[in-house]
Amino acid sequence: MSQIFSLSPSHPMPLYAQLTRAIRFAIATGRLRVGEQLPTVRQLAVDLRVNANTVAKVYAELERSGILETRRGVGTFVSARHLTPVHREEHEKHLKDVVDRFVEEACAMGFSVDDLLDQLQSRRNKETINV
Amino acid sequence: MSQIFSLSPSHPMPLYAQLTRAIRFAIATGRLRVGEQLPTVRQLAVDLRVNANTVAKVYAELERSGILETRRGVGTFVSARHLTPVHREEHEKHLKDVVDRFVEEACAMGFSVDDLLDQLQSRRNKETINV
DNA sequence: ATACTTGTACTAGTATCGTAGTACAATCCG
DNA sequence: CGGATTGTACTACGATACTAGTACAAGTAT
Repeated sequence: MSQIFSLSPSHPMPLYAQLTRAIRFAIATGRLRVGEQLPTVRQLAVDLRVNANTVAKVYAELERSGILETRRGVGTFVSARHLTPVHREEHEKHLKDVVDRFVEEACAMGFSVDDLLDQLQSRRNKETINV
Repeated sequence: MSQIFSLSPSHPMPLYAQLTRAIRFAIATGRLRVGEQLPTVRQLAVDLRVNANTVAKVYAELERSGILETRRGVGTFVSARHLTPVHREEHEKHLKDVVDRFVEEACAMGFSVDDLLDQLQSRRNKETINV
């Protein structure tokens, strides 16, 4: 029940962002499965020692992103939408955007796309991400 | 003399960040060469319609990064340090850091390193960055 | 030496962001 | 219907970030 996620208030990354990432990651790695219910806004808020609104904002944002579904009086659940083709398409677009920003930033630092590729390649061998 | 850089005050990216990126990029692409003098703090400030302090902060930061050198009463110049082995090493480390953040972010979105590689590969063919 | 040009330090104001507090609305369950 | 549980809307406070203003210090050149 407890210890689902963990936040670091001292970390420069804002709480809502930490939580968002944690939830996304939990879903991506299968620790939260489709249809599964997340803790209630208030419950998670006390667990994380955070205001309920902060949790609510995260849930709302993730619902807009289509990976959560919330029903008043019932709770918040992992949606199945993130497996549908349309969502896959959006997801691909997000990937493009992220890569865009990444490439731009790296080029501004004087790195070429090849440099990035090299770095990623060497990383690919070490960390095997299990999805 | 003028039209060296251009900033967008309306853009969400803060002015100092835009300028930093622009200078780094100009150096990386060779539009600013080693030893070349940059506009004075005040001159660039009026050109960009920005406070002199904003420019000064950028110059100072870039000096800490070792890619600029400033001499009081004289001006600010492109340093040669960014070609030395030690700086190359730091630069490599920065690349690692950037890639780290990138991979982390992407994984939190449920992408694998391979997805990133694919995207980058397809990009590599389109944009040829000339260094 | 003195005037001028350069970068720098300190301060302050403004906007934005992140979080919390409080009150409200929808749904469920008895 | 009525109480309990859920998510939501609105407001406000605190902190941080960004930029500007002003005064200062270090160097150059005449």
